[in-house]
Amino acid sequence: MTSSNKQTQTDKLAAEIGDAILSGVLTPGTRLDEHRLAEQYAVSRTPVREAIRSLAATGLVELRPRRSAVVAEITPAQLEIMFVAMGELEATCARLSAMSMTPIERRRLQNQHERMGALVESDDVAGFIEANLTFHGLIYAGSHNGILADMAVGLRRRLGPYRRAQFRSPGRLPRSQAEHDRIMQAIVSGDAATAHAAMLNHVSLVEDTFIGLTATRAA
Amino acid sequence: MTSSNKQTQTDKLAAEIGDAILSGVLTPGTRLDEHRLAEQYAVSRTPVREAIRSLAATGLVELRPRRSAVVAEITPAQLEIMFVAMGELEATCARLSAMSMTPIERRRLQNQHERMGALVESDDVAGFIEANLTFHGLIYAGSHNGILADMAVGLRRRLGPYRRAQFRSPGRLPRSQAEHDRIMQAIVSGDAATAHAAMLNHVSLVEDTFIGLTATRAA
DNA sequence: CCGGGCAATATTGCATGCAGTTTCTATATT
DNA sequence: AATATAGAAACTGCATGCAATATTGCCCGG
Repeated sequence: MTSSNKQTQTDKLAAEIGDAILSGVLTPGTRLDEHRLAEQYAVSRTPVREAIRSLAATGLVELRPRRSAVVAEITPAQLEIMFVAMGELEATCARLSAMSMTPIERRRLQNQHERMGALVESDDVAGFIEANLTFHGLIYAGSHNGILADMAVGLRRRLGPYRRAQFRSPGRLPRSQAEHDRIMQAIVSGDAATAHAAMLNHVSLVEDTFIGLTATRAA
Repeated sequence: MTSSNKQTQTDKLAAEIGDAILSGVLTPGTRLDEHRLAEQYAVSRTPVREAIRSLAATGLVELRPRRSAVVAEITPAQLEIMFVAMGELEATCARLSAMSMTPIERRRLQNQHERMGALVESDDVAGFIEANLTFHGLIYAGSHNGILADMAVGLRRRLGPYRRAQFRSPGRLPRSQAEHDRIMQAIVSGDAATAHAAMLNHVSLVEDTFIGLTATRAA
């Protein structure tokens, strides 16, 4: 009883096509030909159509009646807006976390932060990146608000391809760790306003990195 | 060339079924039988299926593989979370508005607020409710962030059925107007932190009204 | 009288086919 | 040579049909 057999073809297709878009296999502007996709995944057009419609709801593809669906284009302006939105959502989650995390959750966040300190010492970039996801994930969860957390997770996922290089610049790891320290301290001590401000500051700096990235890509 | 003919059946169905859910015609827990819906709207099952999948992505219906889709249940806990999320989004939009509204937008917000003052004087509840939507809409738009604005609009739409009675309690109109005044002043003067706090306070009070409402419904 | 198992029914998931529209191409005209 | 136009090919939107799975009702045993 494989787990992949439990969900429908449509769901599997939506996941696969979505991953293909997020991983860059399907680039923005690419037409999603139903026939071609059906043939490619060895199914009929029906589940392909339904999968495309699901993806359209998430904003990954654009649906134009009577014309082919296309992979959604992201303009630099749109990217900017998405980064701002994500920053605000992260900050909001940090604020709520400061107010409503349980003692266990606060402890867990603190532990995670300390663990990341060791990764900074050993300059383990890959390990830090993964631990960083966990750190931010703990804050999403700590908000105790699934809706805001889902929004943040969705945006982070969507922005993933544009954030790849963010920890490669020298000195970024210790700086991130210092910013995390402020955030973590504020959350653990229940200081909502500081948690909000510190997180906003943190993600704004990340955003700066992204702007450099897009400039590179646009050149 | 009727405008209704331009969009596909699927889109029309998604809109109609969505409205049916939001307006309470289809109550939470109702099974969405594809045959029945197809017959009811005089189309085949295919567009119905696609419409349901669209609605599932918006959270209006819950999709369970191999079982009927059902209108999503909203538990009181879920409602609470949605109201909190919406409050945070509103407050964030107010914050961003204070930072990035154009002079014209600030002026427009001020005008709208003053217009609402007259409605309070004449105790025009219906007029105030509509103007209130515009007021908040101006703040969404003023954030200059379509993503956050869309999230806020979507949540407001979703919560609509649970907010109906909020302005009926005596003295609510003048109180709302006073709260709006603080928000408007902060935004116009560019005081982001105060705008955030004032909006959060404002919507929290609205939430209080909602809690009374659910208590009534639950009894 | 009540609960479990089995058959009948109903319903979903997917494939396929057809009609209408869009898009591409090639030809003709300026 | 460039553009407009007509025809053809391709693609989407929708309907229908079939197989697989869930649900319901019924019968039997305890």
